[in-house]
Amino acid sequence: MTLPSTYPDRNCSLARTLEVIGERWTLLIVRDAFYGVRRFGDLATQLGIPRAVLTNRLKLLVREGVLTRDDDGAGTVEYLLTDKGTALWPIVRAMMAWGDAFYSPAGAKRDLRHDRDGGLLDHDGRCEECGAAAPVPEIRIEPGPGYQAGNSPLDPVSAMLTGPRRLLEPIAIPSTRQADERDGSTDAGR
Amino acid sequence: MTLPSTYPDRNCSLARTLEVIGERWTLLIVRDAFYGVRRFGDLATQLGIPRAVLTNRLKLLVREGVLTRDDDGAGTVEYLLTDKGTALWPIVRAMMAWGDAFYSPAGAKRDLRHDRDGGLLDHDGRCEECGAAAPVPEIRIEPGPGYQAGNSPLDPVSAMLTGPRRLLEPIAIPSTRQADERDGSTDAGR
DNA sequence: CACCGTCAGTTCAGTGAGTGAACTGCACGA
DNA sequence: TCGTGCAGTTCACTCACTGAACTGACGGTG
Repeated sequence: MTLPSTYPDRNCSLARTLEVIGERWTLLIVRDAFYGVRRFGDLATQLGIPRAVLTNRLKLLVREGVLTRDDDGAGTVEYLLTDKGTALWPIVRAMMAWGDAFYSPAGAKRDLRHDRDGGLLDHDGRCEECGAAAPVPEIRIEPGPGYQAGNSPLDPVSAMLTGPRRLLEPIAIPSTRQADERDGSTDAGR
Repeated sequence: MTLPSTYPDRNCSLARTLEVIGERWTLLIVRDAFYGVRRFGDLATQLGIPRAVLTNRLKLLVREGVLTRDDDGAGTVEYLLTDKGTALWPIVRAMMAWGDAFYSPAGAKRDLRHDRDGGLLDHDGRCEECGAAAPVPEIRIEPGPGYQAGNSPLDPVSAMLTGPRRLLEPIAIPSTRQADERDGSTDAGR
């Protein structure tokens, strides 16, 4: 673990948090986990991350209890966010909001909405319609005004991730094995 | 910049944010800036970070508009958070909250309070007393129930940072030059 | 049963950044 | 002129990331 192995500061929870999610790629892996990406290969191609690094990061995240590793015995493995991992959402949201505010003049690249009533979420994660703090499984993410359509043809996984969809919902690619069984089962997430 | 130079994802503000604050040490530098640490040497000793790395990180943060570099001509330089840098506070707060929740069983290592009325801040940064979202300069930070007193004698800067104090307030060490003039001047921060 | 594709994960040489300690240069003050 | 405190640089060393190729297990197919 190159970066965050040990931040010596014992009395700073920020440093402790960085030891878990502070390395390069780690937070992007977590983001993709929120987006519903669960498989090793999908993460590798999606992020463009060296597979060796991905292996290390996933091991760390599983060891820290951020992800669980489900091996179905048929050679396919699924990495799922635990409650502890889901609790990282405020961090991810805050970082997306900051990037939107200062590096996306046309507006947010992704809008977050309360799936129940379609209300936009403010910076605290509260629904503008019902006023409640939307729990993660009820959040829908979709392209916002600052989204820039790419001209290159998206691979199936990226295409899935681009359209409006709920967080934690597994991506279902028709042509692969995973579309078969686990579809309606994992609905509202953990 | 080893880590965050380029995350290729053009449509993710999270990736863009990580390019700025995703490298090792960077977020700890920002944290110390919130704590009032402003000088190169203080940051170096406080964080235990190699000076060469600190130089690079500060350059990046200044270039990105997170910090400003004030050279008083007398050889002393002050790095101050800009508005853009202050806007990172929700990220820092969220990460401290997550670390407190999962790695500090005795409770938060640092409590955040609204300096006006002493109300504790909840996870959204709202004051329990007045209900308002406390702006950064009005936040007081102090040791919380999970704080572990060290047995080693604290250096002056660490001692300053441990006690209750308002964010952005400059640290004033009596024995050094900085205590002279800029004391009452930079009160409520930027 | 050999063949093929998919999948997770490993191995390996090359490289680039972090690490730690020592050093430079500047501005005071005595 | 000497000593001190400061910001920042230099340098050799090490280690983790990078990228590509490889391994091994599983399942389907003819």
